[in-house]
Amino acid sequence: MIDAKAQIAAIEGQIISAHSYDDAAVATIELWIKSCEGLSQEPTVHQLIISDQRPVFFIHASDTLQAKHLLRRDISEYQIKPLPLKTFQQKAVVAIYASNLSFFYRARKILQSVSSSIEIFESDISLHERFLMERFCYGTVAVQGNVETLKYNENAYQKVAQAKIKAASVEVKLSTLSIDIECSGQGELFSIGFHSDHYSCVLMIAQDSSPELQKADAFIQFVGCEKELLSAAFQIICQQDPDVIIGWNVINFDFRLLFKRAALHKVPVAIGRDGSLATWRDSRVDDSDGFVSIKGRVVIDGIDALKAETYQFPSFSLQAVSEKLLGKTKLVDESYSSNAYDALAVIEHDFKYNKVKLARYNLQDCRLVTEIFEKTKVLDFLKFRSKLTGLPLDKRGGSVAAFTNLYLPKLHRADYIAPNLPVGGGLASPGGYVMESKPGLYKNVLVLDFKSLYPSIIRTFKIDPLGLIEGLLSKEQDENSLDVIPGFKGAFFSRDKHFLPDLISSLWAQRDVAKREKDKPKSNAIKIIMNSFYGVLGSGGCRFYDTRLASSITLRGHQIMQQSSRWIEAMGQEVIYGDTDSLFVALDESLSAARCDEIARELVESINERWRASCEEDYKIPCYLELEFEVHYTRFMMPRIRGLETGSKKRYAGLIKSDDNNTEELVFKGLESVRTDWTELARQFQTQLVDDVFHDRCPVEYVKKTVFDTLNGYHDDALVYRKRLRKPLHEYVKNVPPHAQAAIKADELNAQSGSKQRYQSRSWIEYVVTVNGPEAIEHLISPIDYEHYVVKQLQVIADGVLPFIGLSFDGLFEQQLDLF
DNA sequence: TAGTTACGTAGTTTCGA
DNA sequence: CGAAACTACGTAA
Repeated sequence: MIDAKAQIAAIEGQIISAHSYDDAAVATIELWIKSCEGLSQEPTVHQLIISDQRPVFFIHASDTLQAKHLLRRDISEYQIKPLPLKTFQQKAVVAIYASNLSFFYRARKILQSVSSSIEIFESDISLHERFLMERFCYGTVAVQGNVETLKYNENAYQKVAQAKIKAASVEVKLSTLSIDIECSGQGELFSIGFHSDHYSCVLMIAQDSSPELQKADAFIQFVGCEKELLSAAFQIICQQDPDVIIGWNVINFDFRLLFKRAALHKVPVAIGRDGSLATWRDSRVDDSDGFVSIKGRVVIDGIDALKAETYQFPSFSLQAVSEKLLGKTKLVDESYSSNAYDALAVIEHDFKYNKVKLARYNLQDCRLVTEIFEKTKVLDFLKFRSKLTGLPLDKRGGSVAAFTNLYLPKLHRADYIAPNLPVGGGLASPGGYVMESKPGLYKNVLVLDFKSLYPSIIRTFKIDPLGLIEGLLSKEQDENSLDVIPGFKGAFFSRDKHFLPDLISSLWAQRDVAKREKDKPKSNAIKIIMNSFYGVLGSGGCRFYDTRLASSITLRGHQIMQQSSRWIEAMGQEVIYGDTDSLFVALDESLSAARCDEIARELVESINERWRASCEEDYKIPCYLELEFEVHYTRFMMPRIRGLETGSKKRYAGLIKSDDNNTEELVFKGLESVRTDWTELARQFQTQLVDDVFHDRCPVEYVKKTVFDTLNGYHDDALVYRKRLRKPLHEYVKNVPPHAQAAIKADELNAQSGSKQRYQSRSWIEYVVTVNGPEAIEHLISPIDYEHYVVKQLQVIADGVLPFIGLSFDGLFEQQLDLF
């Protein structure tokens, strides 16, 4: 390490990693940020040290004596300080400041022990989280302090020893490095691939120097053994010096394995920006889950990242996702099958006999991850998320944490501390309102939906944790108080003391700007955060959960849906269905598309005006509810519940025509066509059948042909069921559903043949129903049970549709009763 | 390293005869 | 043996 002269810096940057620890018995926060100092300058990495911190939690003031007694052994390590703060129950609290983290944890443990009756508050918030949120620092910060330039492995970074931090908003470009490991079935490493927009490399183990290896591609580097492979890999990470390490399942597969093999060979995982060791921690709840911590870097899994942005794919395999997003296949070579177990065999074979091919495959996977990140701009999404909420870039889930980050500092400034988690998860709350549907075939169905209904309810009716406490207080003091807006389940909300409504207003405005600027990652981030507020308030895992909050949102939603529906009916239109925030209106079949649009706009305008008037009249509040015209289905099918006359819910199909009438879109919701656990046969059959009906084509010949072709074995490839085993296989004890039966049989065969058991803990299974029951496709030995497919996949689908045009499945085959 | 409830369908197991 | 209860999964919003 080389010291350079110190200078005063004033910099702004994005937080890459944050750490809290005791350094020589002093609680210390270490932040690593990436900054851009002016337009012309290169991005720089800064290590910020913030020392002399005092971790804190709260107890009731009335517990002070007992707390002092319990902590008497090292009472000098604590400062117990009365504060003008209170709980939601209006009880005064005192803060307990610990001299360092070790004493903080000790006090927490002692006061929570069985011999203590003391309730402690906010003790779950980490030192750096509290430090940042109390300063309203979200994702990016401004720093002042003495800078010295240090170097590790030729890479310079700036250390700020006594950093002063404040809030800032800045955009910083982050560098990424994609990595991917290939290994044997036993987890012995074969090769490690690296890829960024300016670097490609595959490290591969090779004991010999066969001629084949001499003519290998330049990007391949051979190493002698696994230990060398690990050292070389860590060196590449340090040399490339990325801010962000990306990959596919990179944490729970690649890094988990890296740490394991590095421990085995005693190779230090020295990939921190200052040469420090990266650390691995297993999740406390799920042992297949873990966390990587690297000073100055962050590891982001592509799957987690896309899920955070609510991307959805039938399968999150790298192959499936790249095909969908990039339109190309994962495989350099067709011999790498989509089947993970076959792929393993090929990889093991190629490691022995075709290392160059394996290296290309390895690198291709790295490249695909880089390209997925570029295409989706998912890192931009994560950066915006962190700027809006303070969530770390690599945080999985995090709705509750985001809410806490935003809410807690405001609450403290209103002299309240946060409540603890509700015991037992609190009382249940109802969800969205789902209307009875009117089954049938329709022409001209409008879908009107409330734009961000729950956020707009929070905003309009001032739903807010503090608002509830203050509202109830007002009501207690004056039964006729005008300072409150009624909610549900006994709730009253303060008109002016609240945070959420303003938070939503601000986000709403920002989102409108982002939308105008066509900034998709940003508008997406805002939308997801706004929508998460309700989810959080409705979750027993959130300290602010209260059934009166959640119910005041959802039950207001019920009222809005029902009243809007009555208003539409009063205007002479027929509401045939509605779910949570949408209303389906069936118009006269003979109307033109233009006329339907016109009616839609009239309805929307009228309903919006009525809600505006109603809010003003009943509560004297501005109304932010907004009904929108979503879509016009020129054809629409609302099915019946199987075997009943009752209309179904959450299942329908519709046909949308483009404005110029040239293109059509067939939409299925909830029906078998969009369910991954139905066979391709059934899904295609339903799609085609509905398409025929929507276009007034007679489906009789199609139905007959499909049935006969199925019986004749022409559709065998489409008869596979694909389903998840959501539990470990041995936990299917209460009953054993078909997919579990197939899995049990398959793993029995695997055990007999000495092959690896594939289905023991949570996996996918593909199976076919045979005359001897379900069989996994790789162990298919019995003849296919065609009758099963005709009755359970084709007939039920047909009988969901045909009755609407006066037909039935049995009716079509009356002359052919000898079918089977 | 905690977002929710509502719903439909298939299949298995249990229960009462 | 048939109905009812229960399990399991995937989906809408």
